[in-house]
Parts: sequence; structure tokens; C-alpha cells
Amino acid sequence: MDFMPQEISSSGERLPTIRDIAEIAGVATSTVSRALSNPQRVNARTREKIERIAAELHYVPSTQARGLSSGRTGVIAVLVPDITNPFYFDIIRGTQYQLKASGYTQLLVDTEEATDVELDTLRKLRRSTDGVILAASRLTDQQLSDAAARQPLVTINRATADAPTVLIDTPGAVVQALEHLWSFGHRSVVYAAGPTSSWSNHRRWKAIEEAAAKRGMKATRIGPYAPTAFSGAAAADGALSAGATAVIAFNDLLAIGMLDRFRERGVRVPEDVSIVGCDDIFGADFCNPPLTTISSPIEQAGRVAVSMLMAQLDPIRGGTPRKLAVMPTHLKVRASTGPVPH
Amino acid sequence: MDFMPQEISSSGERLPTIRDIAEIAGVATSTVSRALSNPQRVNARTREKIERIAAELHYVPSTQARGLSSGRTGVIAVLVPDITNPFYFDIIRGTQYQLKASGYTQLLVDTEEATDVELDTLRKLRRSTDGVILAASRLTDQQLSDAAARQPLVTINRATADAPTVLIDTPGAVVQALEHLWSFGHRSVVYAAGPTSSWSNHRRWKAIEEAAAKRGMKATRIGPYAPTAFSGAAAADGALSAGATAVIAFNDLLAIGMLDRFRERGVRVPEDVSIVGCDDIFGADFCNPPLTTISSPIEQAGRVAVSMLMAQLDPIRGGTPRKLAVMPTHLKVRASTGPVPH
DNA sequence: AACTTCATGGCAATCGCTTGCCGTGATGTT
DNA sequence: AACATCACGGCAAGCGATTGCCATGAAGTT
Repeated sequence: MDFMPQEISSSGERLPTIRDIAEIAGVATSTVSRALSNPQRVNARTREKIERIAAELHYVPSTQARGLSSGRTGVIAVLVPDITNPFYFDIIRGTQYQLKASGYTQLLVDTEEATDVELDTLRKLRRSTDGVILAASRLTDQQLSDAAARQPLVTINRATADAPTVLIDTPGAVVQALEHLWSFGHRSVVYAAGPTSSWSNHRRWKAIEEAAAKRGMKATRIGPYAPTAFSGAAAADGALSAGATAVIAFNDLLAIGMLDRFRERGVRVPEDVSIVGCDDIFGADFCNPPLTTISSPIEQAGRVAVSMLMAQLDPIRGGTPRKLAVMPTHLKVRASTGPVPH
Repeated sequence: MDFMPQEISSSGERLPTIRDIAEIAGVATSTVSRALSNPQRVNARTREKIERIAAELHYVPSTQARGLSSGRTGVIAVLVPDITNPFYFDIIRGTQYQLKASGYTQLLVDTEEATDVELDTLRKLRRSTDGVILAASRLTDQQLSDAAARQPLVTINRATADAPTVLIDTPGAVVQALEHLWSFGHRSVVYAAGPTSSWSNHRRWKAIEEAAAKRGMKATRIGPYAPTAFSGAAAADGALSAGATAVIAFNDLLAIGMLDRFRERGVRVPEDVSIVGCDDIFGADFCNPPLTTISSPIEQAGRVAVSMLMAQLDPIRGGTPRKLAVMPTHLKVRASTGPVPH
């Protein structure tokens, strides 16, 4: 950033500091500091006096100065691959909520689905944040464990040995999805895959493959597709040319895009083809037809991630930090799945 | 926040400072500081040397220290009434994008549709941010102008004399919406109102009232309703008991909720009743039926707000700050509107 | 040749707060 | 009555940068 004049436009008079308070109260700044951030350390009468003066002056501590001297910043960064994706909105909502409750501030960063942006961001944030929540990280195991060694970290949907993780057990509900499809007479299923670098994508496919094998169903994979509604068109066409009767999509966004494309091509859902999504994002309930999907407590995952991070930051109050939290999922049956054709 | 040990869990060795760089380079810290943040101020050779060392050390400047001494923080706060609402997601996306491009960091805050939270946040952020973007503020004119006097501020969808504003011209497209309905034979329209404290809500209703009067249509208002899909049920029932043939909803969220309720009650859209939404949020295109709505360049509004704030922060580079930007809107006709019944 | 100008880099104060260390007087213990 | 303990506050040294001011020597001017 370039040079800017010190006094920027509108700022009025100088903001009060602990020094102003100290002067008025006739005490040292250290006493003010303690009264405000370590109350039991000073006499009740003194403290009350200081608090009163602080309130009168509308004193607000400088997070910068506080951070500089204490080493803590009160800021937690939340890194998501794509702020555009409603799935992450729910994560963000959860973290925002819980961070606020814990007295922290949320710094939101979009890593653009790019490993290097993620790495770079992580490095830059080392100084200015107390910890990081990494949703659907695209890092390798090695990069991830390096990062975890350097700063308090919690991952979401990306297991690793070196950092606490919140996992949304979408694979766990895959069995339900296959049973659901089986009961409708489907004997084969096509998986419309997400990004190759996505850990969740691999997990979901493996779960489908495995569960299908057990059930004696045939599982095919098509893709990869970008996890966007826009890519749904390609996925729908791919499913069609694969002769699919039932499709499980990497996520709801993709599934919703497929719905659109199928309608465009005159393919009826669920009469001609059944679709199952993943995540149960905003919109999955009111699209047309409403999407059968693997419902995840996304927002809760965000909240849990924060509490795990808090435990890591303050082991005394937080208790023994958990290394892993698994969020249960279940199949939410709506109208995009039905009997196999014929 | 309570006491925490200085060395928090994982942090490894001490991070390098300009002092480390200065020592290695054999120069004063001031030179390092200049080389890094005011390059033309030092000799090219010295600068290159310093830059090389900084890179080798993986030096990252402390935003805290920088902020403390320079008065700038590099942080812009974005305040939205409800992080849950997809409308604001688009705003956030726009600001995030543009802030990143300008080298700023975005601090996201949910003010919970509450005036006092908004005021309080504004006060607390005065020190720790360089400026604020206030989306759909619930403040009074007086409060707003006070705030604008104390810190650089840009509002979105909330005009005021004292701060630059980005307006989404939804009222401007109301005429189009009414003409559209008129052409379908509708002679009266019901407005399902949003929160009373919302400035946009008033604007939209006034625009409808006025345009309807000009057209010779009857306009009725019902509500207020919370701007959520959940409230759509109440709004739908309200519209029904008002005998509406055409409804304009305060926003798409409400409209989508209404769609749901109408289906539940066996009321067909658009055969029995037509619905027009506002904002064209994520989901408006794929709900059932797809929603006719007043389409707004929401994300762009976020971006423009940022650039107006940048101009305010740095009048030299930014040129004369604009006081007002109006984003054009238009009616997007989809399937939720049709001919009047009978 | 004398003088001005300018590019360059160092010195040191400062931003606002935290915290280790110490002094003082009050309270408790035996 | 002598001594250990403790609550409370002050002192002052940082935290890591930025920046006004000054010194120096080289280049340019007349």
C-alpha cells in the first residue's frame, strides 16, 4: 500500500487510551490495564472507579497494541476454497456464530481452490491471527502437517494426523442412499465426481464403490466436474451418455445444475433418472424437484471446529482437546429419486 | 479473555522481524522498513539486498506493529444485518473480491438486525479498521451521520447525506414489474412488506404505491414480515386472506417461502396467484416455479462500495470520491407470474 | 571554485498496551 | 511480639513497526 496522510478524512478527536484513564483516576497505566483485562488482580474500589471512567470516555482498547504486547490477536481466520459455494456459507455462519460467542473476531479468506493461495495465506496469517480453521483444504498431508506445526489449526472435512479435524460423515450415509436407490429397483449408480484435489471427493467415491460392491450394485464414476451449478450441464450429459438411471452427485450445487440440464433436455426427474445430492445446502429443499440429498449439519460443523480450536488455544479451560469430531449425516428423501424406469 | 500462556501450543521458533533483516543486511531497521514499504525511498542495490534477505527469512510484517505505528490497519469491516440471508452473501462476495484486489482484509460482522449491536460494533471497530461498509443499516439518520463523522464509511441500500452510498435501484424496476402484471390483466397488487426498520422496505413500498397510482392499479400492503423463507408462510396466508391475485414480496427469500406455502395449501402459482420477488438471489432461478424477480447486481454493489471507500481513504489516488452510485435493476421474468385468474 | 540540491541511510521517538519484578502496608500465624 | 504471607499498585522494559529529522557525500549549477 502506498503512502497515505496520517489523518484520514473523517476521524475526529484522538481516541482515549489507558493513559488518559490512568491520569484521571490518578493511578498508573498498568493498573488500568489490569483493571480492564485482569479484574481480580486489582482492588474492587479501584477497579470500579477505572471502569466508570473508561465507560465515560467510551474507551475502546486498541487491539493492535494489545496484540503487539501480549502476542494474542483475538482473531481467527477461516479459510474456504470458494466463498461462492453455499456449502461454505453455512460453515462460515457456524464459525461466525461460535467465534463471536467466544469473543473472537472472524477473518474470512477465499483461497480460490488453489493450493498455493492457501499456503501463502497461511504463512501471512501466522502473525496476525491466533488460529486458523481450514475448510476443505487442498493441501497435501505434508503441507498440512507443516502448517499445523506452526500455528493452531483445525480442519474441516480433511482428516490428518497432525491437526484436530471435524469430519462430516457423508460417506456414512452413502449406504442409506444406496439402499434407498436399491429399494426403488436401481441396480447401478453413477457418481458425478468433484474436484480431484478434494479429499471429500475421494472419500465419497470410495464409500460408494464399497457400499455398492457389498450390495451387488454396479458403481461408475464420471467426471471430474467443478463443484458448481454451471458444471451440472456437463455432468448431466455425462450421466446420460453413461446410461445412468441413478446418479449421486458430488454436491448439491452440481446436482441442482444437473436438474436444470435434464429439464432442458426433456429428461424427467425422477421418472427417467434419479438424482441424489450431498450436503443439503440452501436451495436443496425448494429446487424442482426438491432434491434427495445426504443432509449434513454444516453449520454445526463450523461451530464444533471453533470449539475445538478454542480448546487448543486454551488447554486449561478447554479440557483435553479432541482430535476428531464426526458429524452424523442421514439421507433426506425428497422428490428427485424414484423407481427405476420400465 | 482470560490469561493464556505466552507460548501457545504449536508455534515454533520466533518469527523474523525487520531487526533480524537489518542485522543481516548491516543496515538500520528504518532502512529495512523503507525498503519494504516505501521502495523508491532507498537505493536500488540496498533494496534488492534487503528484499532478498526478507524472502529468505520468509519475513512477514506484523500488521499489529505496522498498524500501531502508522495508524492504518489494512482492515475494512463489512457489517451486514443477517449473515444468513443469501442477499448479503452476494454483497460479501463482492466486497471480499474487491478488497482483496485492493490489498485490504475483510472483517465480517453480523449485526443481527439490531440497531444497538450495529452501533456498538461501529464503536469498537473505530480503532481496529480503516473503514466500514454498512449494508442495509438499521441506524437512524442521526446515528448514521454521527458514525460517518467518526470513521470512513460507505453504506449500501441506505441513503444518507453524510456518507457515500451505493443504491440498488429496485424501486426503479417496480414500474416494470407493475407493467408486467398489468399486461397479464392484474388490476391490483399486494405488497408483502419486510422489516419496518428497513429503509429499502419503505422505498419499495413507496415506489409500488406511486407506480400503482399512476397506472390506476390498487396497491395494498400486508405485513411486516421477517425477511426469511420461514416467514413466507405467514405472508402467503396474509396474501390469500387479502384476496391477492398478484403479490410483490419484499425479497426473494420471502417469495420463496410463499411459493412453498402456496403449494402446501393447493394454491397454484401462477395460475391462481402471481408472485414477484426482489433481488434475484441464489435460488430464485431454480425454485419451483422459477421466480419472476427484480434482478439486482448485488455482487457489483459490494464491489462498488469498496471502490468508493478506497477513494475516500486515499483521495489523491482515488480521485474525487463519488457520493452516490446507483446500480441499475430490471425485471427478470420467469415462471411465477401469469395471467390473472378467470 | 563555491554553493545549492538531492539521494540515501541512520537515530530515536513513538504508537497503546502488557507484564515481570518489586515495594509497601495490612493481615494472619504461632 | 516477631515473622511470614499476601493483596495491591507502580516502574519500566518491551512488542515490531513507522517516520520526522538530521548527517553525509555526490552531483549539479553558476
